[in-house]
Amino acid sequence: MFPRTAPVPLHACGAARALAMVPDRWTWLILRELMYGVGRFADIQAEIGIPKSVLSARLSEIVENGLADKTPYRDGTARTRHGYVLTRKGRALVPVILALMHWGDTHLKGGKSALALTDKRTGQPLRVALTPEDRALPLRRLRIDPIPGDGPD
Amino acid sequence: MFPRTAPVPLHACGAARALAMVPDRWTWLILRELMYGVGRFADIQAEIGIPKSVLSARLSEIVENGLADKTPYRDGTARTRHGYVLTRKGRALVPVILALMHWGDTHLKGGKSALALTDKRTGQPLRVALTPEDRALPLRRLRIDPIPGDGPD
DNA sequence: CTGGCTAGGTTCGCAATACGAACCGAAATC
DNA sequence: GATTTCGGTTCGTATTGCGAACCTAGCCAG
Repeated sequence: MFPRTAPVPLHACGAARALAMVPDRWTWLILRELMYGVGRFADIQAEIGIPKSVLSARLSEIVENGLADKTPYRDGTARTRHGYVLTRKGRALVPVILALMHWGDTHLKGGKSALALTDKRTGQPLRVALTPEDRALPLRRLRIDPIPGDGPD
Repeated sequence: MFPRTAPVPLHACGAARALAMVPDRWTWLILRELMYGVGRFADIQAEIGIPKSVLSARLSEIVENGLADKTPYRDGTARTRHGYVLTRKGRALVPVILALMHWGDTHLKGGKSALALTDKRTGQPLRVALTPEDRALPLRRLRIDPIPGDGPD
């Protein structure tokens, strides 16, 4: 009736290893912010409501794991500051976040999405989904636009 | 340089809400087991090494959240037992797990996948990826086979 | 019917982690 | 040179995780 073991043991499972890099809710939420380009400590903290001490720890892990880089920048005339920017490895997690978002939109929000994903080149609507390998599009084709209709459910 | 806020606030974000259902590593790993049909308490515990007390709590949450059902079964002549089986809502998370697995395989295992995903109907190789909406395939088309080559990296 | 075995938990004491408020330091600004 | 702001660190308390021990229902053997 029930198989007793999985076909892939944990130590050989990419998902299990991935979870070592993104072990908790906060890390996912931070990556969500970085995906949108929100990369300043105080801004991330304000958006997701994480304690500073935890944000500090999580950002260090994220950088250590090579998902983001801490980069200096200067906005206008202000002094040099630091912000966090996704690496290629980190950007490659964006489809996972989008897949999770799609699931949440479909099953927890009555199908209402807050983002429109379209092909930069053709304008076609896109989605992260099961598809033939040769139909997979690279991330650089992805254009993300918010959908104004901001209903609560 | 850095946008100060995300285009979608947390309370309207499907991903953020999804993370309320799958808040931690253990829950993801349990869902991985359920995806493979491993649905017995002791088997899940043995596979992922979770403390019983935590497994018990997580399974209750998973059932409360409608991701799995606790169903009685009888194997051979033994007495009635219980196992956990994904609901439709829970099965809909499978692509998210597969996307995560693909990321882990690509970025943490040198590109070596442990599973082959193919189209049940056509035999084509499949993947969870960014794709035009009209190329998305339903889960029932998915066939999962382990790839024997079980190298450690 | 009685004693033992097993699956699937619950309970408990200890350890680790999260929390939020207070503090800190460097750079610019007043 | 005092003040503000950003990006943290430190601290005491509260929550959660951990693993070992214990519990219970149902079946089976004697």
